[in-house]
Amino acid sequence: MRIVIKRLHNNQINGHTTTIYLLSPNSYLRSMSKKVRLRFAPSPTGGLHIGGMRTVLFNYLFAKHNKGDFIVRIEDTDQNRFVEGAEAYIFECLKWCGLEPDESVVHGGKYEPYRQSERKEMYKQYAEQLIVDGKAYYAFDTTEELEEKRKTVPNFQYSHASRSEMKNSLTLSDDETKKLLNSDASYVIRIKMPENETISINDMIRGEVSFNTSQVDDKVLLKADGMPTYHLAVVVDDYSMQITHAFRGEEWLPSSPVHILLWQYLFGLENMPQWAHLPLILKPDGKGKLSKRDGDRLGFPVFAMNWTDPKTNELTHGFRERGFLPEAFINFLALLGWNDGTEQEIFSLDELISTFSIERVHKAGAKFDYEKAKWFNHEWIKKSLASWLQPLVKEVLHKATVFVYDEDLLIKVIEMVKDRCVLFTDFVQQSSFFFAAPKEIDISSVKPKWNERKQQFFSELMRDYSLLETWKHDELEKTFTELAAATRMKPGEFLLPFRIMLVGGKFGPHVFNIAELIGKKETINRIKHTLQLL
RNA sequence: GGCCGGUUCGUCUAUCGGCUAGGACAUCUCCCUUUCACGGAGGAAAGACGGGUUCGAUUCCCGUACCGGCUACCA
Repeated sequence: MRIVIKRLHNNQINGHTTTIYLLSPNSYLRSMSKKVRLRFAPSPTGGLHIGGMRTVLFNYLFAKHNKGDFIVRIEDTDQNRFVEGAEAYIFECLKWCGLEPDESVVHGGKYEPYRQSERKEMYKQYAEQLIVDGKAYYAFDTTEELEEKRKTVPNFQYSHASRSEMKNSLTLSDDETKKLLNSDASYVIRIKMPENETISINDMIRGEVSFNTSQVDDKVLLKADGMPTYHLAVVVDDYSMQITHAFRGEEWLPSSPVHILLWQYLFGLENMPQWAHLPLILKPDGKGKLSKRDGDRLGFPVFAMNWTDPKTNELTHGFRERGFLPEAFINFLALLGWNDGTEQEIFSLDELISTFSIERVHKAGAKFDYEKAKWFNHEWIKKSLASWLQPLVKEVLHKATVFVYDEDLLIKVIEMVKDRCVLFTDFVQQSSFFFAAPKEIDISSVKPKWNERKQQFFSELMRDYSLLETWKHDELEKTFTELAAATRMKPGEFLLPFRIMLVGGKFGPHVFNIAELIGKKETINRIKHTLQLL
């Protein structure tokens, strides 16, 4: 496959070369004929927040829409930031959301290994190749020296402007360099950024974005510990894993000229994936990108699932434990910055796969809106079949120590209460009383207006109910209203106390429906019990 | 500070030169409902600012403002 790289102009301006490279539209089309492969590349430094999850989602949707592969590669090149359990947590989140990778550390694949720490050797070769080609150099400056520089020189950058006064293979003689390399002095390999060239990236979301290479510093490619930095590792791995489209957060845009240059030097621009820089998810209140601290501060989850930092023991809340359905979570995330152009808002994963297109991703960052997230969850609970919800509700009730002894009853209950449940955890309050008499009864909402006549009404009600042969809600209501009519008080005067007796508080579905489901014996028992408290 | 990106109701967004600027969440009013919801009807609410281009700009171009990102041997 050959891809035309258009050299737009290459002229001498003040002695400097200005070159603009742009992939032509044809090359874009041609690259589409390859098998589409996308990768999500998290670093295992902690929990996965919704920004990361959305990046996963968009990667996954684009890959599946194009019948391609979705790969998860672990970017663990910073050994100082490694966090125990983070990697397993990431895969657990993906599993919960139903976004299973085709290839990864746990799924295997023909491009193994999928952990960068295990590919350490290959990066070094490429870094050294760059030195041979004059595109990179060894730098021997110590961390302390660099810190000192930054302190004394305002806005210090290790770049074309300053590299000649630093300690590196460009300023040292070959002999000195060799001597240092052979000694135990530590060194890094830095890219030698060209001067005053224009590099353009054709972003699938933003269109053409240009950078002047003079503004970009000589990024470290290979660290003193022999590990590559992100910059070298992405390029090498995206090439060796045959990645065709690379989606990542917008925060990577400024370093993209480094990546493009590396592609040009190492593997050829014609093999470079198509880039898409996704907009960021912002704090709901003020400024900046959403961080895990905002969740605690504002009272909503920020991670997909609960995450406890093994070092600090600090818990960050997750959507799963808060009572979100993965379908709703995914749906919400997808619509944060993307829409299909119609007014449809509720999408299943399959629908998202078939309608997703990266061009329709909004350019601007989006503020996180927890109210809207809850609305999606509510919609999903409402539209779901009771039988499908059943195991999940059972689990949530079980956690609240409510024992479900009758599966058929549970189905009926779910059908009756699901419209009132925004979060999954709402099922506890809305349905516990079907399975056990309420532990606490809100007497205070009844007591102030309680009187002899009411006392008598409920005694008579127990008598009438016990005589009923059919135990159906309409029958129960009829008996109730007829008895109430005889008292010459409004039926409503008795309705609230009745509800309190059956459910313990001012919530739940229609009272007579509740009475029907819990049965004659239990209904009478609960009336009797509450009467004793009054 | 420098570089890059962004800017439509409070929030998420539609609009790819013709707009009485549409939808959703939230909010408000009413109906349904003697709890709370669901449901139904309606209301209020937006093109940052200034210049161009054009018969006509929310839409295209430039500038300003504001917001955000990056500026590590972190990703």
